[in-house]
Amino acid sequence: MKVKQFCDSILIENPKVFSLPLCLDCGQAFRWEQNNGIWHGVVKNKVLNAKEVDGGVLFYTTLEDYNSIWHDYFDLARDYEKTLVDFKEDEKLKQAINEFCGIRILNQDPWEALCSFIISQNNNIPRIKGIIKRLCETFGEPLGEEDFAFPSPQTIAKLSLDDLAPLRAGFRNKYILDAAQKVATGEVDIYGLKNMSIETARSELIKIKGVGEKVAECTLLYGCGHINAFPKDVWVKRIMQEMYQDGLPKCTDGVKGIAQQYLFHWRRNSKLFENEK
DNA sequence: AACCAGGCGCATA
DNA sequence: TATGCGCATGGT
Repeated sequence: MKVKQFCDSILIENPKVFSLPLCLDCGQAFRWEQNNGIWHGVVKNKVLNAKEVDGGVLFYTTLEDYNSIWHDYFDLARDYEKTLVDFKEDEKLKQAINEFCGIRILNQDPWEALCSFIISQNNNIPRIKGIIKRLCETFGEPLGEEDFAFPSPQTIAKLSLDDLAPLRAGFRNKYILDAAQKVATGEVDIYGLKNMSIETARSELIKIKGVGEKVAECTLLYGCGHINAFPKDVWVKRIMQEMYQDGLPKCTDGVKGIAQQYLFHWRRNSKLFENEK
């Protein structure tokens, strides 16, 4: 991945597998917004503006922040080109990749991923985004302008159900509180999950009320670097039933999370399935 | 106006 | 182990 530094920005030169809209609006992160081609978002206490230009992807940031945050966040050290070549042995994955090449798995903050996917349960994406936006605006640290950090587990842990009511998250409020409390006390070592086996990390996460198999897998995949985690929501279950009755093909071994994201996005957005809505 | 949404906890068998 | 139901809210 070649990088060029300018006075106010960093250019990722002609990446083969990196699309901002696909990465930032494929249902893995909920806080990015696009205006006039500029993608705007907040990660850890840093704001980023980025856009696609002739010659690559431009990040308006310093080399220092690129190296310490954005390179990792966008998973730029991983060779997706090679993985996708392997995936194309499978006819269905090949179609998904041909239509939506450019998705990468984001390395989000584990607490934000946990909290976001607790909110996601039995919910739809537009409403998930709204709840998370209100959560950040109400309880997150202001970062100037219109930006807010994602509120820390310590901050949420001090709140009551009544405090959370304005989020309009419904029955999920009690789950958000339980998660914040278990993380804040250290009962669940959220920042340690990255270095645990995926099995151990799963068993840690499901100690939290409102965290079952699906939310745990999402947290592991999007927040803990466990690239083989495989969340099965209604769309992925649909695909598995329709196309993979005998399980995923061997070419996805070790990186099932990437396969999951391509299949999920394909099944939801491809014209091939539009008659099924 | 129903049906559904990136599910989960709980009761029951 | 395996179903089935209720849950808060609002998008489509």
